[in-house]
Formats: sequence, C-alpha cells, structure tokens
Amino acid sequence: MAARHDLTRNQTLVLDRLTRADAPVSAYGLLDQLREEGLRAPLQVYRALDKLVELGLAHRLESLNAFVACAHAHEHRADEGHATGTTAFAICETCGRVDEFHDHAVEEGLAAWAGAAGFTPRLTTIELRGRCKECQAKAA
Amino acid sequence: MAARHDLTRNQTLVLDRLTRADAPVSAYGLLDQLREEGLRAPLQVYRALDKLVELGLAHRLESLNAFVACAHAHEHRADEGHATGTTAFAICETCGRVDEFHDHAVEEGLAAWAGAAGFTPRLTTIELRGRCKECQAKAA
DNA sequence: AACGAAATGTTATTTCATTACTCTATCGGA
DNA sequence: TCCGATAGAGTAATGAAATAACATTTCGTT
Ligand SMILES: [Zn+2]
Ligand SMILES: [Zn+2]
Ligand SMILES: [Zn+2]
Ligand SMILES: [Zn+2]
Repeated sequence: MAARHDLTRNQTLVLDRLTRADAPVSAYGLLDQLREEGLRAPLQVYRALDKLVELGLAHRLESLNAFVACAHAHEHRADEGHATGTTAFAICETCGRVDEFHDHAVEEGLAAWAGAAGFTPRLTTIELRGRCKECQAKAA
Repeated sequence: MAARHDLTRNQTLVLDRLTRADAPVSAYGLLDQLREEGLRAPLQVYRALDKLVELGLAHRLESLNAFVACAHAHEHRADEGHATGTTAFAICETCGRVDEFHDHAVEEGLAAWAGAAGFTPRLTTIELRGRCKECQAKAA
C-alpha cells in the first residue's frame, strides 16, 4: 500500500487538511484552503481525493458531497485496505462530527440480502445523519 | 396523509415520469422530459420532488444525485409513511435498475450501534452499487 | 538519451441545487 | 367580509459540485 510518505505533494496537502478538519470538507472547500499553497483548479483537488479514497486514506460521504480522512488509516494493510469491509458513518448534523464504524451484523445482513437477490455489490454506502451523543445532551 | 389524488399538477407530472422510468432520473432529466408539459425552471421540479420525498412517494439516491419512485408506495399508511423504517437500495450500475428493500437485521444492527453510541439518527442512507442478477448472468 | 507512466496544470463546460423575489389561490378566524 | 396565514407556483440569477479536453512536467527504467 502506498504509505503516507510516498503520497505526492497535492495528495499530501489535501490529506493534511482533511486530517486537521473536525468535520467533512467539500472539494471546493479544500480548494479554497489550498489556494495559498498554489492550488488553483478543482481538478487538482479531485484527482488527489480520488487517489486518497482509492488508497483508503479518505472517504467520500455521498449524502454530503464531502470528504473525511479515514479514522482508521493506521489499521490499513497493504493488501487489503478499506475496500474489503463495509464502512458506515454517523454524521452529526449539529456539530459536524463524523464517526466511522464497522458493524458485523449490518454487513452480514446486507451480504445475506445480496446473496438471496443475486446482487453483487461493488461499493456500499451507509450513512446515518442525526445528532451525536454530546449534542443530544446539550440540546436537552 | 396526502394520497395520490391530491397531489398538485407539478407533483403529479414528476411522479408519473418517475414511475414510468426504469432507472433513476436526475432533477434536470425530469425537467427536460417535462418541458413539453410547461415546466421551465429547476425549482419547479425540485419543489415537487421535495414534496414527493416528504410523502414517501419518491426517494432520493444520494450516491447518484437522482430520484426513483417508491417501489412500495401502495403499502404506505397515512400515519406512518416511509419515515419510520429504513429503506435500502441496490443499484445496478450496468442496467440502472434499482431494487428497494427493507432488511430487519440491518436495521437492528444500525439501531444497536446507534443506541450504544448515543447517536440519534434522523435519516439513514443505505445504497449498494453493483451488478444485479440478470446483468451478472449476461456478463458471464 | 529515449521512453512510458503517473502526476500536474489550465481552461472551459456541464451538471446539480438553491436564493431571492413576485404572484395567486385557498382557508379559517376575527 | 376582511384579514392573515399557508401553500403552491413562476422567473431570473447565482452558487456549488464535477468533469472534459488538452498541454506539460516529473521520474524511474531501459
Ligand atoms: Zn476508513
Ligand atoms: Zn454533534
Ligand atoms: Zn419506498
Ligand atoms: Zn442490471
């Protein structure tokens, strides 16, 4: 697997921003933040993001059209990566925080349905939008 | 609940198109198809879609930025609608067909995780993109 | 040096979604 | 009947997300 150290300049810039962010960031948001670093066009960001997602170092949140750094990047193994397991996300709509998790029961359930239906999944999206524990407490 | 018969003209036009379609359609795709019916602006379509989604008669597929008619609309009950249960989608990337399903094990799994994490879901997105049984067979 | 692969850079365009403002119809209570 | 609230509708303009097309650079290998 491509380790952090052999990412290209643009990929590193993007991943750094994502890692520092405490909420998902859109491609254009990243671009804005990286203008001072010399990035000018959306494609520069999108290409870096594509690579990072491919490597499992970042994830795209479909329901937000935004990206987050992988919370478990340190766990990645060269030969497996994130592609294998299904990753789910809990997105707090109040504070923006994203919790990345894997749930065996959920994976099993979907696999069972797919098997029965003859459907072969290539990519699975699971995203919960709601309110996190902390925000729930504050709101009470 | 608003039944089919008290939808407005625009809502009816949009729902009809979605129902006839054999694959998801984007808002602009719907707009193109409905120009001959007098629709001119994106907003007319988006407003109709918002309402249809709210009523559970249509669903938005986040990973495609497109919409489908609800496959189970006839099951809807006035007081509950689709909001309650979690709906999952299997999207064939080859033929475009979408299979809408509910899986209790998956719902339970997510509910269990949410309970443990203290997360309160408002809206859950589950979308599998891959290859359906028929396309799988043809490709073999 | 010559080559090819991967990454980069730039411009323009396409696709998706919303904001702001206006107008009209309808319904219920004062 | 008057009033205000709500909902739906129409139009124009703009913002946000993503890609197409094409030219150039970087770098390791032969
Ligand atoms: Zn991850
Ligand atoms: Zn929160
Ligand atoms: Zn449905
Ligand atoms: Zn298919």
